[in-house]
Amino acid sequence: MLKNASGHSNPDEESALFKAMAHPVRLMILRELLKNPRCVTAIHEILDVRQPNISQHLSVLKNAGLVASGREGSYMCYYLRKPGLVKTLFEAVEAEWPEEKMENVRNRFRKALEERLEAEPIR
Amino acid sequence: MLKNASGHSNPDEESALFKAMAHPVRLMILRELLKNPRCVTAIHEILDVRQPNISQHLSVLKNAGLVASGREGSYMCYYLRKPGLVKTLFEAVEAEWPEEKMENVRNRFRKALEERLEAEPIR
DNA sequence: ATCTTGTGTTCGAATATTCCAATATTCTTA
DNA sequence: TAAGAATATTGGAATATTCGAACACAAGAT
Repeated sequence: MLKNASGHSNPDEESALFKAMAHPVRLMILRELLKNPRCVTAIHEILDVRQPNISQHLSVLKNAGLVASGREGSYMCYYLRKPGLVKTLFEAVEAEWPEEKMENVRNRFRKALEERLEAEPIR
Repeated sequence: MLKNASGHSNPDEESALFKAMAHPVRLMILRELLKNPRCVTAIHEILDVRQPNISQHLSVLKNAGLVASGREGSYMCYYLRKPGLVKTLFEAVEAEWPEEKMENVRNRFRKALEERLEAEPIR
């Protein structure tokens, strides 16, 4: 998942996922779905966003593989396909992270730079 | 951090972070910086992307608070401000996540729907 | 079959993003 | 201080995203 055939990370697929999360309304939808599966109208009323717009955002989330839906009576039930992923991403973003300082980076930078200059291929 | 004054999650700030990660080149830059702090030219050569474009993407990452930079001799040293955050996000995205099935969601949906219909305020 | 409610789609305008070419700017070194 | 290397900025074209309005479609109730 999110790796290409050769087992390496895939910037295109991954950026597609982040792009799907790159909108406040979509984040609010995902947060809501983290609590409960919801129908379009419920989301519409909870978020104070027009219904067609909610549908559009849900469509983006669905194309990104973040949500799925199934009809439930007269409602469309939207839910997270991978709640664990979404939960983890939110928690990561909410957490406090230690800040890296320039002083701590300096030596690693110089070393990496030297290595790169030695390795310098043709030029 | 990434919470507003009232301590709640902040969709606008959070989506800004995801937006910064919503581009394959920026993801590649972040992955590179996860290994080592780098100067612009090094990134430029490693990624085969034109230098002004690299600068532009770095600027986006900097505005999002994901990277910082400091001059080191004649080079600009770019590094991750919160390596832990970036690492965690990549790991989350690369991991295998259990898929939620419609059957598992159905009952929760119905219950949530009933609650919502009862709570129905004015209308 | 019609009406109502819930949902999805389409079109177009406004805005934002992305990238390149060209040009600036900033250091370092001669 | 002039040259050169490293990096940043700007302007503009191409493309993508966003959102509302209007409309289309689907299912259940009457």
